[in-house]
Amino acid sequence: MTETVDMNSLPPVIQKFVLHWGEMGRKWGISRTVAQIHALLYTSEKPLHAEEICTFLGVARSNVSNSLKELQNWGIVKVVHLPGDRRDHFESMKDVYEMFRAILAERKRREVDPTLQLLKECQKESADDEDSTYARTRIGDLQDFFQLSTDFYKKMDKLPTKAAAKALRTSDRLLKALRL
Amino acid sequence: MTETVDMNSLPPVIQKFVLHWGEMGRKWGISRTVAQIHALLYTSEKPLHAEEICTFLGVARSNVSNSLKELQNWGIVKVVHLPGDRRDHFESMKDVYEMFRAILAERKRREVDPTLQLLKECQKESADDEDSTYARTRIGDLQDFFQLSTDFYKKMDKLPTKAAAKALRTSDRLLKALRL
DNA sequence: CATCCCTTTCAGAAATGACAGAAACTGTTG
DNA sequence: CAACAGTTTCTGTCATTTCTGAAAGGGATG
Repeated sequence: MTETVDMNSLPPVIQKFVLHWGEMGRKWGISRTVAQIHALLYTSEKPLHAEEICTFLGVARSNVSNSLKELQNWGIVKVVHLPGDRRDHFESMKDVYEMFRAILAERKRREVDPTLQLLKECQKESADDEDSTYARTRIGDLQDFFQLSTDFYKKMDKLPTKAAAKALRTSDRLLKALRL
Repeated sequence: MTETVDMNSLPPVIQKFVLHWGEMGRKWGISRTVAQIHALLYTSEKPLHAEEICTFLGVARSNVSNSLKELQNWGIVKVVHLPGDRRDHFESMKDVYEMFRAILAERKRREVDPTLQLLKECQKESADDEDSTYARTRIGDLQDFFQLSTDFYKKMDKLPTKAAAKALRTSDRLLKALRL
């Protein structure tokens, strides 16, 4: 590491937030650097290039490159080109609802969908095994739950963000619907 | 490991499910063993004692002990005592909705609450730092989102499971509420 | 109150995942 | 097409987490 600048060149709030977000991400199975870069971009008014991110966070160039790619896979970071600068600049999505929606979508794709498929397989393959009648029931319940969540997610996904956000804000309406 | 029995003594469905659940847990920041034990107990008709779990999964006794404690912290596994047997037996919650609700509650407590607190701190501490005006706005948005989620969660939590489950099942009603 | 059975704690070992640095690659510009 | 700026891939190293095995702890029973 031959860094010239480090995180201390950032305002204290951002430092604090970036650090926490890193640890947070970790607990949800996201690498620290990925989460930190996201936090940095999210709180940055202008897009940053990879080198800047390196010096701010004090991590290797390659690490930044891979993490940025991951964030792009999540769909919450985009490449931007600034006039007169050949370097890629990166910018985070800023709308919190859109952001969480994107994350949800990707987690669903990566984790829920494969699980649902596996549960279905389990059901099929054990169909005539009498030793696993109980287990099959339990797995069926789980499958129903995941299927329901998926269906619900799909419908939700079609809702415009603004509407969903508003609904969440005035969640009493939603709860009225839930009461019956 | 001087195990006498192993996972092969379980029906294939359960093996498959336990293995997948383990990997799944992992991606969500839960240790493989913890998730596997949960899967095992969830699909088991009768409560199991620690030794049984050891042999089924082929892991160390202490690992099982710690993992069981963790599952109890999550509130999804309970100790049961069988007449004529001094050993603790363990049983998973079986209702899928209740289970996910419990997990949600614990994740909120462990991760959302501390984050919300940190975001508030960030806001306070940077109140008169002009360099971080933009960041403060972003962090404010995030705080609003987390606060909303928390409020919504609290209300939801009061709903009886059955009602929530039914509402989810007939989610069209819910979506109607969301449309406005 | 000594024994037995079971559980938990703890310190070190093993596995895993994250990361650095170098090398390879890509595309742009004079 | 050579030089260059920037990005990505790859391999080995390091940090962290998970797990093991041994030892200590707890509490019921004769």
